[in-house]
Amino acid sequence: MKNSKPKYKQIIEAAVEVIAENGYHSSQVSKIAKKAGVADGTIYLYFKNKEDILVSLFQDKMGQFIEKIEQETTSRQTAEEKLLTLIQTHFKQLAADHHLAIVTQLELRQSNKELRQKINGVLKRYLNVIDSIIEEGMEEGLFRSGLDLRLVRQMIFGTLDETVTNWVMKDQRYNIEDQAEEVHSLIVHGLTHNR
Amino acid sequence: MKNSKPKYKQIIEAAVEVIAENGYHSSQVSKIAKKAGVADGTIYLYFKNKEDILVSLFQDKMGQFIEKIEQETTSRQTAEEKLLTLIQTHFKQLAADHHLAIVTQLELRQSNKELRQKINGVLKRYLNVIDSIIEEGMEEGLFRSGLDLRLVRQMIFGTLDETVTNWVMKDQRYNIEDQAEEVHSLIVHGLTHNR
Amino acid sequence: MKNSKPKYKQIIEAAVEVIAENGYHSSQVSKIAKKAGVADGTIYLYFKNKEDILVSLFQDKMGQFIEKIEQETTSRQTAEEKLLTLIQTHFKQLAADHHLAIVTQLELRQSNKELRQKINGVLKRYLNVIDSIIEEGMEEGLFRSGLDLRLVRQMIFGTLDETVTNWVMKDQRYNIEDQAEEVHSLIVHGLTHNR
Amino acid sequence: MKNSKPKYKQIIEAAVEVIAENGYHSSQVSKIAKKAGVADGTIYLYFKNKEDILVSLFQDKMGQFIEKIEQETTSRQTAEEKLLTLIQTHFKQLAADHHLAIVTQLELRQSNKELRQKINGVLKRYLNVIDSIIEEGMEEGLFRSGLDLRLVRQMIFGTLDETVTNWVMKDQRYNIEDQAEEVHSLIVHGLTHNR
DNA sequence: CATGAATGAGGGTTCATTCAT
DNA sequence: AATGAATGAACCCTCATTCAT
Repeated sequence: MKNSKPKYKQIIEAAVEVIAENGYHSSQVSKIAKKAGVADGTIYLYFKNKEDILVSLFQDKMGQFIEKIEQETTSRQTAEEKLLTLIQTHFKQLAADHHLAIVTQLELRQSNKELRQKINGVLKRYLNVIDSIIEEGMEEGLFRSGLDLRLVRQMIFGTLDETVTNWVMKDQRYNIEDQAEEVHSLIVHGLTHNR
Repeated sequence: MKNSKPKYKQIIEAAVEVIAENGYHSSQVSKIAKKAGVADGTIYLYFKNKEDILVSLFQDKMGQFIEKIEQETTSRQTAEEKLLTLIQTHFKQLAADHHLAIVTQLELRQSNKELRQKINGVLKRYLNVIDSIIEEGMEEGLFRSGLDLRLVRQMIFGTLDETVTNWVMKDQRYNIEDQAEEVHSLIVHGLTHNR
Repeated sequence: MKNSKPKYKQIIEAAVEVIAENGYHSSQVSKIAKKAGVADGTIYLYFKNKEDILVSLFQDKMGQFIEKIEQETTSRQTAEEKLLTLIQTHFKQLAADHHLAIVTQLELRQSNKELRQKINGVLKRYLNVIDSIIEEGMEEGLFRSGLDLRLVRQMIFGTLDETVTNWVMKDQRYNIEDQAEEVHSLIVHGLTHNR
Repeated sequence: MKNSKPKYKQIIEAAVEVIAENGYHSSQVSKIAKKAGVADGTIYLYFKNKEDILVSLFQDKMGQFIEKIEQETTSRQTAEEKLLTLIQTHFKQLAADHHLAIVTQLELRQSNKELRQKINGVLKRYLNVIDSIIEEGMEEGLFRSGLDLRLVRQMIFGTLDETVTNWVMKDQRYNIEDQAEEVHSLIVHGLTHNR
C-alpha cells in the first residue's frame, strides 16, 4: 500500500546508485528503471526527460544537504564558528553517503553546459549561506572589512570542492572529516603566521 | 605561405575553436576536420582517435601554460611574490585565449573518467610548481611551517579554478586579471586582519 | 492478420532475400530492416549483432534442412537407398528455395573465419547423418568395410556441395533434382563398371 | 641490380604471405606494400587495383600448379594412373606450400562473387585436365561410358577440394599426401566392393 | 497509472586509391 | 619509376523517448 507509492523517490534513489556504480555515461534510463523496479515508460510519468531526473536528483539531495548546513550553522555564535561548522557538515554529509559523493563530485560534472547551469541554480542557496557568514564576519569585525564577497565565496567553495573531489578520486581512502579544522584554519588565516 | 602550419597544429587549433563554439558533445571529428581544412581521414594520420585529439590538445596547451608559469615564477625572489606571479600568469594566459578558457574550464570537464585521468596527469606538473612555492615559503619562514602540503595545494588550485570557471561562466564579462592581487591576499592572509 | 508473423522470423526471411539479391557485402543492416518492415533498432531486440542474424539464419534454415533429410532417410531400408534419398532431398530442398541456395552456396562463404566456424558447427549434424549411413552400409556389407569415414564423408559432402554450387553459379538454369540418381551412382559405384 | 627488378613477383609473394598470416579481411594494400618493401602507390604501377593483385596471385600460382599437374599426368599410361597422379600432385603441391594452401582454400573464398568468377576462369584449365582424363578413361573402356562429364568433374574436384579444405582447417596436422590412394580408390570404385 | 516493444537519428573510424613531387 | 601524404565514402549500433494496450 505504501511501498508502491513514492515512485518518484524510488527512481531518484535508483539513479544515484546506478550512476555511482556505472558512471554517468553508462547510466541508461532503462538501467535506472530496472534498479527502481519500474518499467522504462514509468520514468516518464514522473520526470520530463532524462535530464530532469538528474536535476531533480540534485535538487532533492542538495536541498537536504544545504538544509542541514543551514541548521547546523545558525546555532553557532561567531562567523568563524559558523564557517567551521559549515565545513565540518559539508564533509560529514558527503562522507556519510559515498554514492552521493561520487555522483556530485565526479559523475554529474560530465553533464552538458545546460544541465550544469541548472545545477548551479541549486547551488545558489548554498552560496548564499556562505555569503551570510562572510558578511556576518565582516560586521563582527572578525574578518577584514572590504572583502570581495564573490572572491571569498569562490575561495571557500573552490577549496571545499577541490578538497572533496580529491578525496573522492583517491577512493575516499582517508577520513576527510579530520581535515575540516585545518581547511578552516587555512581559509581564515591563510598561509602566513597567525600573528 | 598561408597554410604552412603543420597539420598537427592546425588540427589542434581547429579542435579548440570547434569545442569552444559548439560544446564538447557537439564537436564531431568531421566538424574539426572541416574547420582545420583537412579531410576526416587526415585526422587519423596525426591522432590515434578522437580522445587523442583532446588529450594532445590539453597537453600541448597546458604544456605551454605551465611552462610560462614556471618561467615567470622562477625569476621572483620570495615565495609570496612567486605565488602572486603564478596567479597573475594563470589569469593572464586564460584571459588572452578566450576559446582555450572555455575549453579547459567547461567543455573538457564533460569528458569521461578515463580522459579526465589523463588530463590530471598533465596537471601534475602544475601542482608541482605550487608545491615548490609552498615549500619554499615554509623554508623562508614566510609561511607557517607544518602546513599540510596537499591541503594547501588544493586550496590554491581550487580557488583559482573556481575563480576562473565563474568568470568563464559569466561570459568573461569582467577583467579577471584585476583580481589576482586580491585572490593572492586571500590565500596568503586568509579572511582575518593581516597582523 | 497480415503481419502476424513474429518479428524474428520476419527478419530472417528478409535477410535471406536481401543477401540473395544484393550479395553479402552489400547487405547492410538497414537494408534488411527495411525489407523486414521494421526499424533498424528493432533488429537488435532480436539479434545480438549483424553476425548473429547470419548465424541464426543459417541455424534456422539448416536446422529445417537437416531435419527433413533425417526424416526422409530414416524411412528407407538400406544404406544405398538412404544415400539416394539424402541426395534427392538435399537437391530438392535447395531447388525449392532459390534465395536460400544462393545464400548458402555463395554469399555466406564470404563471411570471416569466425562466422564460418559457427556455420561449420551447424553442419556437423548433417555430417553425422552422412556418417551414420556410411557406417550402416558397411555393417550391412553393402559398402566395403574399412572405409575411412572421414574421407568418404568428405567425398560425399564435397561432391554434393560442388554440384549444387555449380548449379547456382549457372543461375540454376537446369533441373538439379534430375541429377540425383547419377550423382548417387557415381558415389556408390565410382567411375568404373558396376561389375 | 636484379633485386629491385621483379617488383611484380615481389608483390605477389608478399600478398600470399600477408593473406596467409593475417586473413583476407586484414590484408590491407598498405600491409602488402610494406611486406613487399615498396610504397603503397607502387602497387598501382603493377596492378590495376587490389582485386587485380588477388586475381594475378591466383593466376600465377595456379598456373604453376596446373602446369605441374599437366606435366606429371601426361607421362602416365592409363587414365586411372593419370587420375592417381593428379590427386597426388594436387595434394603434394599444397602440402609443400602451407601459405598458398591457406590462401586458396580459406582466404580467397571470402572474396566477392565477381572475384570468384575470375578465379573460376583460372580453374577452367584445371577442370579441362580432369575432363581429358575422364574422356580418356571412357575411351580406354576403363571407365563406364556414358558418364556425365560435368558431374564426374564436379565429383572429383569437389572431393579433392573438400578434402584439402578440411586438412587446412585442421591446421594441416596430418599428412594429406598419404590419403591420395584412398581418395583415388573412392573415386574410381565408389563405396561398394571392387568386384 | 503502468507497461515495454518499437522507433530512428547520429558519429567515429578504416582503407583503397590518387597525385604532386 | 617511385613515393606516401591526403582523401572521403560508407556503416553498425545505442538508447532516449513514445504510445498502444
